[in-house]
Amino acid sequence: MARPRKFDEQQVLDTARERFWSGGYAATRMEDIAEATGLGKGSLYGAFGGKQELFHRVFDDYCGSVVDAVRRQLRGNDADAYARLSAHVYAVAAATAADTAHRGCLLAKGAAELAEHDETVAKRARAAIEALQALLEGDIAACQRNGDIAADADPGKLAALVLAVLRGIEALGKAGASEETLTDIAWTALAVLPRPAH
Amino acid sequence: MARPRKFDEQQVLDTARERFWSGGYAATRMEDIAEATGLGKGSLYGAFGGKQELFHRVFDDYCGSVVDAVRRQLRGNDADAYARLSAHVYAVAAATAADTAHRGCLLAKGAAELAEHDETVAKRARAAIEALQALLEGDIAACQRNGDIAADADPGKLAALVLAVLRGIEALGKAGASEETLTDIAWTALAVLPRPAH
DNA sequence: AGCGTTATGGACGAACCAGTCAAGAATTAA
DNA sequence: TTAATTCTTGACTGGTTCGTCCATAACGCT
Repeated sequence: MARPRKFDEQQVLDTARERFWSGGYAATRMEDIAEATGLGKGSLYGAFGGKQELFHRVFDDYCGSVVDAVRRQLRGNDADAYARLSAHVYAVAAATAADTAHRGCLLAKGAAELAEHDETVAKRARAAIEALQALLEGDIAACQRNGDIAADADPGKLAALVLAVLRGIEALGKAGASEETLTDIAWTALAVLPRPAH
Repeated sequence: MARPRKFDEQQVLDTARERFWSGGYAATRMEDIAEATGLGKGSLYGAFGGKQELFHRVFDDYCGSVVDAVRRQLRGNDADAYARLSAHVYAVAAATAADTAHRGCLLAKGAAELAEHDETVAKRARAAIEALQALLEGDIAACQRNGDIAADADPGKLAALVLAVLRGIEALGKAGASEETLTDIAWTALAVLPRPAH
């Protein structure tokens, strides 16, 4: 009944994510995104409303995909829970070190730039962080059931600590820490987790 | 021999720091700073060159003051080294929780926004991080000499871990974590540091 | 006091950018 | 084929912002 869209919405969101991620919110121009996607500005505004709304979509999308990725990495049976946790911590360190552009994580970058003045971004970031902590807590509890982590430790508190270490690894990576430093942090963090009294 | 300045340079830098800290680099206008300091734009440009140079001055200043503050907090004899470390970690958690505006740390915020595209900022951030790690390492080594931390642990690696936790606390605070969560992280981080075999 | 030098402050210029709009294009229903 | 509807394109607008310029002010030296 009407002219169909020529572009794929998700693809535009992905391209916009790249731009916002590289340049930050304020420094990215709508025209950059229009050029990068091949769309005219009218289509962009017609489909997404405006710069702020587009960023909200991108940010929401990104947070969801990060949480989903971690959920996949940490899902499994109790026997492998510690291996999954360990692999995840090392993976974050490796990914951060591999990010030579030091873009860090859009979740952190977006929150740093906008959370103070944009309640929507702040809420979404908070929700994502809470989801990540819950995932870590679930895996740590599984480690405890399997005897890999001391049963008398509070899994919630350990999860919060691990989450802080992971976010810290990203922050240090953005500040230019070496890959060796980052993997050392990952190794040390895993090493200090309380083991069951053998 | 010539007309003297009517303003105090350091005071202008402090005011500019406030502005950049609240709004970020891109979102802060030179005119904001001019109004906030009472200076005309001509004086501002005459004294500091331009927006980027002004930010570099502010950022350099801020990094220096952060490192100095930590240096003061961690300086002392071996007997109190653990108390100082503990107080420092709790202080960061408390300060982050008290920062209800979620501005976080200008070091992190500036690095997040600009490090990727501004080598000067990236270098300064790296230097500050390294200085912080060295300070922590010195204090942890003192703890070891005093028997508060296991002597066989690598003080450099523990320092890197603590630094990651501290940066992580700030990142989580910016994302909206509660004061309880942050102090829990501080407590847990101190609790998992390896103690000497009694 | 007169002069050279530097600071001041606000008006101005030029570029930039978010968002709008109107004319035309593509599609389906009838 | 025609009408109705939605999409596309890119020029345009209005506001904003960095940085400059210049007439004037304040100071020290001679």
